[in-house]
Amino acid sequence: MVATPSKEALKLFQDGCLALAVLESNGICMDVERINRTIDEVGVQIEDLTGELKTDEVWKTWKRRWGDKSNLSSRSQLASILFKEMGYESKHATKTGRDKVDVDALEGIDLPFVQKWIRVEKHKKLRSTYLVGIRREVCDGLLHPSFNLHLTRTYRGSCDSPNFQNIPIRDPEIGGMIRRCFIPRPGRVLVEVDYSALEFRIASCFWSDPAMIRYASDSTLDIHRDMAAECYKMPVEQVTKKPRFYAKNGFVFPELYGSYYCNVARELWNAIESAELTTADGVDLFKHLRRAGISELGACDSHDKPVKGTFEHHICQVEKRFNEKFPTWSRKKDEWLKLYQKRGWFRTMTGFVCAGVFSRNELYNYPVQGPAFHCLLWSLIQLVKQIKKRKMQTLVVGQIHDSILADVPEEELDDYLQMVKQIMTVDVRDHWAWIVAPLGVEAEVTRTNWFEKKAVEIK
DNA sequence: CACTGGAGCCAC
DNA sequence: AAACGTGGCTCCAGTG
Repeated sequence: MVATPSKEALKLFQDGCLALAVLESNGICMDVERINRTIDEVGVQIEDLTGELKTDEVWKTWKRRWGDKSNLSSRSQLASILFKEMGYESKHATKTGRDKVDVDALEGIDLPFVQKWIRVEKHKKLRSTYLVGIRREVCDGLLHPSFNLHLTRTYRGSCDSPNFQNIPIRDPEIGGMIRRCFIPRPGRVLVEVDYSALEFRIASCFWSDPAMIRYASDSTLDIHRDMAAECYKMPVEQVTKKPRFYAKNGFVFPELYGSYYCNVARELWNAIESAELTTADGVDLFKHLRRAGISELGACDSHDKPVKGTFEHHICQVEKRFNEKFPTWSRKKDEWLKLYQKRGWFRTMTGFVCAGVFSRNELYNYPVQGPAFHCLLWSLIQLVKQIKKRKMQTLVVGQIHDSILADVPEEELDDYLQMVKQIMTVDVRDHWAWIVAPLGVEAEVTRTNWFEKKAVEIK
């Protein structure tokens, strides 16, 4: 017997298609003048930096080696110059055995040429993928990305032409240049409402681990903060934003999705240097760890047992405690795997069937990632429906996995915020009994452009 | 010239 | 034994 998706699952995607079609048709208002201006400005920056690179000694070596075929954008050529001609040591290989030439590999090379090369490449990416790529899709000042529901293995959504779901934000210089081009329509504001910690909360529901649910429910508890404290051996009060960020993305999520101490330890260790992590009192975390008796990373090789006194050994212990902290999760991981191995398929809490060959890690990720998005999609459907019913002028214009972007008339702002919060945190829980953890949202508003959005309270 | 896969980088 | 997931876009390098 072939398992089939539930009626509810099918309906969610049917209604979802219609709601997303409304978003696509509405479109996002763009500052085309600014896009054009920025394309020129970044173009000049790229030319200037390229000119500087071409006066560098390294470029002479490059020309000697590659002659007329010399191409500053070629990573394989750069690799040949650095690792063959200049004798730098290549520490990482790609899966096809070539020398890695990514930011991670290049950051260790202390050459002005290389650091400038990284900067040029970042700007080229910004210009071609985002500025030029987005301008190509703008029609009468509006951008109409395609929001898909038929392409992912997890029953998440995706987006293309352009992909509105990966606009830079982490690097403020790059993010600012592109996000300032997204603007509200005249007399309106852009409103972005996103779920707080949605994936962790949905994970707690899926595994029904009481301790995990407690973390997801009590706003005074913070798993990322607590794990930062453990990983970097500091008191909770000494954990600031940055170490918390790296604990979240370098420990908690990787561990939840099947990574382990070898990789995790390396990641957390490297973050100390690259992000210049400190305690709240400003003590460098290497120094801090040394005081606590840890002065080296360790081999981080799966064949060797971690050596006592190393960071790797410490993280191995933290991992053990993490598993003990969430005993139900630890137990159910195995049961979930066994069930799949027996049947060859599984069903998400939202009624979708995942059938096929899955790795262990995919098995941990899919049942969380899909349903988390389905909370957003269900909310989006209700939102679009209610806006129409109430004859509001608000236009929902975008969706980014756990957030909704809308173009709202100033006079509808308060109503809109109330409505969206009610749907996303209350109504969705009435609809799905499996959501046993509370949900929360955060809202940001801007009257100028998407980069300038500021947090607002929802009363 | 069209097409493909790899590598890399952007987001959640 | 093995080792975090999902996407889209661009460029290069190689193929026919």
